[in-house]
Amino acid sequence: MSNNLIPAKRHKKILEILSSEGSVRVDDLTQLFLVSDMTIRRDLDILEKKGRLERTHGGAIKIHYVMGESLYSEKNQANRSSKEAIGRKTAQLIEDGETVFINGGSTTRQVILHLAYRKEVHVVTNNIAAALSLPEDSDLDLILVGGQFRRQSGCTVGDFALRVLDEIMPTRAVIGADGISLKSGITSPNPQEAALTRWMIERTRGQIILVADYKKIARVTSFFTSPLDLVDILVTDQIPDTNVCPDFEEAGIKIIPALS
Amino acid sequence: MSNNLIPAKRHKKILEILSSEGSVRVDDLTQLFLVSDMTIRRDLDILEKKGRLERTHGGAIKIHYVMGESLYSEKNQANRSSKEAIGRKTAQLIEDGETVFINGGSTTRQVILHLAYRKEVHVVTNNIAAALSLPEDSDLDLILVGGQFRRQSGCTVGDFALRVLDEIMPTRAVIGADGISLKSGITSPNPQEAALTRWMIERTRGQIILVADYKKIARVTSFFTSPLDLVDILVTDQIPDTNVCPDFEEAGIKIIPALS
DNA sequence: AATAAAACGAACTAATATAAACATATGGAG
DNA sequence: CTCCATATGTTTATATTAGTTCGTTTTATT
Repeated sequence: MSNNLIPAKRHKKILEILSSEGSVRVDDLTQLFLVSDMTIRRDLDILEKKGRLERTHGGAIKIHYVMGESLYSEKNQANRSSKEAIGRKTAQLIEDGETVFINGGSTTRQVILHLAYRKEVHVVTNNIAAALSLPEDSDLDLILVGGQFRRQSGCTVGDFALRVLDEIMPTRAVIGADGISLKSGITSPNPQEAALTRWMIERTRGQIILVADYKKIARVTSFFTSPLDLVDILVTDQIPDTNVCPDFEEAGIKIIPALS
Repeated sequence: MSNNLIPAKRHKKILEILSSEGSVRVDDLTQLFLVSDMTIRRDLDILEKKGRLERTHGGAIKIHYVMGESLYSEKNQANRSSKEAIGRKTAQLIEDGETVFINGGSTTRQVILHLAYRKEVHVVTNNIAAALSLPEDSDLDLILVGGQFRRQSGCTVGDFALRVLDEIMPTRAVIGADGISLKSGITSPNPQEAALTRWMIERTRGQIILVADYKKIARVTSFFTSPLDLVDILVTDQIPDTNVCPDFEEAGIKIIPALS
């Protein structure tokens, strides 16, 4: 057995194959590893006992275990591709060496996800959910803003959060909004999140980049966050109505479409 | 010592191979370094104690930490239920109205999970991974400590983190440790996490509750965190060796078994 | 439903890895 | 120089792992 793998490595490989293929067959594995079928069966039994897979006749299948993230991920299902596109586009706007404020929300989370492998970018955010969804090998320097945790939105809010922000001078801010309107400005469904977002916007010397899908435009939610004239760029998926676009540009906001 | 490499150098090389290959075999290493198999085994055991790899039959595999828990772990299944029991027991010790510091790690995460439905408990923690694994309808008031996010352990560290802690006066602290020893005190595999844990311990007026499964006892990892005499209670799964127990109690530490 | 082929699990054996105890060498510190 | 701690090698009993055989169960096919 000197030319073979140690059991642990074999187990690891089996799990890798399983995670990409969805299932494995005993037969295939005996040929891959050049070991007997009993060895593979024993391997699969061990992994099943650990809850890493589910044994079937002839092989095993991937186990689908849902984390306690269901609420957040359900919410994320909607508009996922729009948000993904907005996230990608916005991430491209950020240059190496920048320090950016990013607030909570599922759209900004996509921005953070697309910054995962940028070594020279510093992100300061209260978007806790985004932190945990980064890939393991992410290079991003991520500074989390502390504070009271709101499970509903996956971000922190409150006094403690604000304090840290005073000491950071970001080059830009990426702000996700729940409602955007020329008259009412940026609005949020939660007063505390509104307060933190406002704080971020006020402390940013550089550009304010607003990210929102078209459904958020011309919409007003409960809590005022900031007037629109502080915003420089709006990254969105599709330009909604004919006449909204010139209105925004009159207000000094450059609209960048993410789908093109 | 007629051989070329000093142990430290060998250890470094082993870790290099491990990080590129994902696993190492005792056999290969004996041939590479021209030392006996026992030497290699001892090397691997040392590195395992430091948390740099996981020992397996025939060699060792790389630890791949995801949110404080090793993903491909060969041994951890047993520990899961231990941690769960420790978490449950510790949560029972916390009374309504308390404000507790809790540090990072998968054991303390279990404590937080068991506090999920306690309306009158305030938890201040850098354990980001725990925040998102709370159930949606959790009643717990959870204040997250900001700072630089460490993906490997799922917690925050650094200067920003420390600042917030100064303003909170907790009634108790629940501290997870990676190594506990009468001589060396509490030790951690990461210097920054050690610093934050120390800060928490020093700022706590009330009891310090240490949580750790028996494997952590009489074990020393790389970075000193705190002496043991600040600790009041140790919650663990099983009392390890015959004579450790009286030693701890002489040191003024009450041992509470979680499995009973 | 009957049957053949494949997959399975238990039991046994052989090979290999491991831990513990003991022995030896090396290089300072006193 | 001796003594001590560290590092390594050796021996041996034990534990783990892998291959084989064989009777049984499951699956697929007619």
